[in-house]
Amino acid sequence: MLRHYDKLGLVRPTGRTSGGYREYVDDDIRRLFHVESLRTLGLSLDETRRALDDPDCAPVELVGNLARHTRARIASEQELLTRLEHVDATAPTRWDDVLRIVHLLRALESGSGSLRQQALLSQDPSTSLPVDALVEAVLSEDDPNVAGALHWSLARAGGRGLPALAAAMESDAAEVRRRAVEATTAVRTADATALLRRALADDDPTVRTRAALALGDRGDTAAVPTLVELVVAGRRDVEAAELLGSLSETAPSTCDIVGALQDALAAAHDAPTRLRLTQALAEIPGAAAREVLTRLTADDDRTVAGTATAILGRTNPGRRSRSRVREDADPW
Amino acid sequence: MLRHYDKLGLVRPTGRTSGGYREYVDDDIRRLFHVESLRTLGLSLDETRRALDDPDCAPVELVGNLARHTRARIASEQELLTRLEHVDATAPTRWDDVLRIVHLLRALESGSGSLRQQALLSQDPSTSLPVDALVEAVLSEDDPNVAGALHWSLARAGGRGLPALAAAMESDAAEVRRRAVEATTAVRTADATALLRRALADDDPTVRTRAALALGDRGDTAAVPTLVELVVAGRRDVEAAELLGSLSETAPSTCDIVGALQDALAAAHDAPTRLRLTQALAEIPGAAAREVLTRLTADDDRTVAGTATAILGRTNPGRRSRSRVREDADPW
DNA sequence: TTGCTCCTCACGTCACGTGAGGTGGC
DNA sequence: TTGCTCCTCACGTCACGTGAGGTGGC
Repeated sequence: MLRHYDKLGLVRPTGRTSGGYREYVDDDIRRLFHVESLRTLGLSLDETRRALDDPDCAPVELVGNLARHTRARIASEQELLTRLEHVDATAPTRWDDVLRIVHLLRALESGSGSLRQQALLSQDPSTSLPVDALVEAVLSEDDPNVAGALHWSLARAGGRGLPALAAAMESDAAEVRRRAVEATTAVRTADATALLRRALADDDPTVRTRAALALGDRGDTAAVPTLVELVVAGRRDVEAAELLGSLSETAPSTCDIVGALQDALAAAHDAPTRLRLTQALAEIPGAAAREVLTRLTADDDRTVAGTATAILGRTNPGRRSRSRVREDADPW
Repeated sequence: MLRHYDKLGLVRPTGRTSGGYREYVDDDIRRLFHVESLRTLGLSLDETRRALDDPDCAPVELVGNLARHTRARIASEQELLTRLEHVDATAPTRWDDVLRIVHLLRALESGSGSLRQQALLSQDPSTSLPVDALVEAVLSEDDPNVAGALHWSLARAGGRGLPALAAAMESDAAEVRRRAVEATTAVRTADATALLRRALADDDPTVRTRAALALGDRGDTAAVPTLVELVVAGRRDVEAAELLGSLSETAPSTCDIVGALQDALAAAHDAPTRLRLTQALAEIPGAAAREVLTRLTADDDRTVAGTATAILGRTNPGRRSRSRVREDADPW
């Protein structure tokens, strides 16, 4: 290094011994330390020489430029690290696997929705997927088709994406939590169900709605209070009522759905809400629901009373309503 | 690049045209893309060639190593960026200034306390200081002498360190807040006083104590409730009482200190606390304090009554007590 | 005499970029 | 004929590191 600096003329020893050895005096050492100091700021040898020798060379812009370049380098190194960690997470055994993963990651970063989607759908089912990258992608995916492909891929990966989805469920941004809960509904594991249950307590009504509908679909009675809330609020109430109906078929003893609807009826004072709750009772099989409906035929609200009467007059109301819901195109 | 890869044997075109042009067939292009993919992971050309050509070359350890090195590079680039920002913040006009700042920054990072201290004390008073670096240093400085030198330097920089100190006052770590409040006491500006006032509401008693004593010293009556609290708690109570005394001398009308002590006496039920409050009253000049003391001569607690009697018998109790406190070595 | 440090000269590293001088196809 | 792209060969970049072969002082 000393020889190099000497050759460049950056730090020259003032003298030489009789044997030809370089002899550095105090001023040379000082200059050497100055060079080392500036080098810790990332200056090149040439910039260092100009800084020390050229009185016109001002530090402000050079230091500013160095900072800008360093920030840019950090950003790209950070991207590189994320890529490496995503690849590493799939524990590839051959470079072929690495190439497939890199191709997928690059496609996911691309601006073209069809490219993103195509890369996802063309994945070999036997290769393991970079689930954290998929979760990251699904949390910022605007294109519903690509989001669908991501859900499918995450479902294929089983529960391996759930830790990242659970973390996303703690996000401050409601949109992120919504996308997380939607992705979670695609995963059919007990852990996914547990995560959906936690989402029932979310502040955002959309998050709660999606969690409740997904849990209801899994026959999970933990969804019942939120499903009743949906009927009350008139949000996705037909589907919610339908799910309450099948829940009381599959788990009749564990939870009193008729009781919950009755409580909601007692608490509701506006006519449309009471009508929705009455219609929901039509979905519930068994004597308990019919009993409540019978009482409702004498309700003060004539629409409610009339609806209750009509429901009781039908032979098999549940099956009819359910098939109607199933015919809806894209219920989301 | 194509010529380079050709020469290295990394990507060779299958054929040549009659004119000698390189002719890449589909497989060559594919290989080129594979090379590009692996290069986005940070592999060197040589590693890329081995990965694509050597079936024994396993990806796991290479990818792991790349990730480790990338993390190390990010860390050192981050350090570099911090240094650059500290230098940039001082807006140096000449490289001499830059060298001085870098010398100071390197000394502050050194493990030797005396080196840190010496670098601080030898700073030319005319050069501007990297205040954020000083604040960063003071928040993690264990050596009280170095901390003192840092306080002195921050005081010299006026209020420029206050934004960083204010941020540190929001830290979760009580020790950081303590160091921040201590550094703030060295700064004699209105902004520093405002920051100390906010520290009066801190959860940590030490933070409150230091803020209150510093504010009292500045004649700020906002400190009164906390100073009374200190007397009640028996923590730094002699100094607190002394400051209450001088506050009632300098700002007698703005705040009723005697009233505050009286309220504390009414609320306190244990003997030592009532005694400390009685002694504090000795520091307060004027008829109001003497009146309360006169009433206390008939107190149920005989020690309190005796002390009140003794205080009233003295000619100039305030001055005596104050000079005693001033004789303490290192009141902190 | 034996290690030891220093010397010079020259080449290697890494992934290209950049001329100089020349050529093939429109 | 005129641009244009491509070709090869060779050198430069950046901050040193690494031998090879030699030498001075203990």
